[in-house]
Amino acid sequence: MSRAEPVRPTSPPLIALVHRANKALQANMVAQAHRQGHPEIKQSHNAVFGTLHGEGQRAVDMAASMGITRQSMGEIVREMVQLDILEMVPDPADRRAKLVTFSAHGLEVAAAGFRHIGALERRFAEEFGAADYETARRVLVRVAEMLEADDAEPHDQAVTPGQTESRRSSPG
Amino acid sequence: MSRAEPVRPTSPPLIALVHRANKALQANMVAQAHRQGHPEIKQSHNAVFGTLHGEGQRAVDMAASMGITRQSMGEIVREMVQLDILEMVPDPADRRAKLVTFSAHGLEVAAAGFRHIGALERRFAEEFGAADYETARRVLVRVAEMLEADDAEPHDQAVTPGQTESRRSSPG
DNA sequence: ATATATTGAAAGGTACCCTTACGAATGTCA
DNA sequence: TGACATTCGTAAGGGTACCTTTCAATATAT
Repeated sequence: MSRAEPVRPTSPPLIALVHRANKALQANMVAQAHRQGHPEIKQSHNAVFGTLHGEGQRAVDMAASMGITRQSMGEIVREMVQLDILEMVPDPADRRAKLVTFSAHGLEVAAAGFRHIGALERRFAEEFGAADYETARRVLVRVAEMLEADDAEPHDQAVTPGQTESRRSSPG
Repeated sequence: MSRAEPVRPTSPPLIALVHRANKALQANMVAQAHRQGHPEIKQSHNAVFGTLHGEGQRAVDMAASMGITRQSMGEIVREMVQLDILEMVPDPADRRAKLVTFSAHGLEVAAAGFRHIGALERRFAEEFGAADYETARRVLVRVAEMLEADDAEPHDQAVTPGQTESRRSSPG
């Protein structure tokens, strides 16, 4: 009876589903950009497309909004400047800072990307029904929020009463 | 009218939600293993925990089932053998192959991980209701399937009629 | 004025996964 | 039975997407 199989969940765990969907979505976005005549687009560029808008932002703010370091965002931005997707101009209000904006070409790339995203979202809403699709979106957001909160204060989360999973915080 | 802002989706695109949830889930799994006394566990080990079961499997099959190359899976397996989580024995039926199994210690690590996953899944089902949680899971699976199919035959997917997104396949 | 904080940038490291290549064992078919 | 291609694990090297550490320039607080 030693060497018994660990209790494996019967259905694939959420992490597997999310991981696979994430991989597929990332690959799809990059592939679409390539097909539309922008073969220089990489996955990391999504960190910019996902946050840049309006009259120009500083790399440090873009980084914060995407949850990566400002150094990483800075590197991505510099690469995209080389590719004529972004432009950087000195911030008149702060001579340390530079404002990042789309170039004319970058605007086209972004517009194509957003059009693709819009089409995808419509396809999904059609496939699942608007209500179910919205439910899935809500679950994803909430799951991330819950786990990020766990991370911030790592007590004994994910434990329902009666289920023993590493009792640590009993007697203080 | 040039330099107009590209049409940005009003709500965060699905890819952003999935990406964030994936990041949070991966981090949570690794952090939990560390908290439970297994600080050697890395994110990449999930590729093994996600597929290994029963009397032993070959690395090539594990790789296929997780969607990575056999070389990558082989490297992960070898590392986990060093860590006394896995064992490799020659396959009696095929002398090229080796069968991967959990070691005694690895069984404990896996069991703890599965317990954590079980607790997580229960927590989610409770938070969202079983029906909504199941809906979300179904959407994730189907999204991955749809996009993987697109990838396999990259015509003009994700385009609803009337929406222009790179017409390519009109008149041959 | 001077200490401290913030910005972009440079340099180097790490994690994860890939491609290419190869030897050993196997299947296949003339 | 003997070529031949295929499949197994493995080795070696590369690429991508981040990270940490550090720095100079600039800004802000005291």
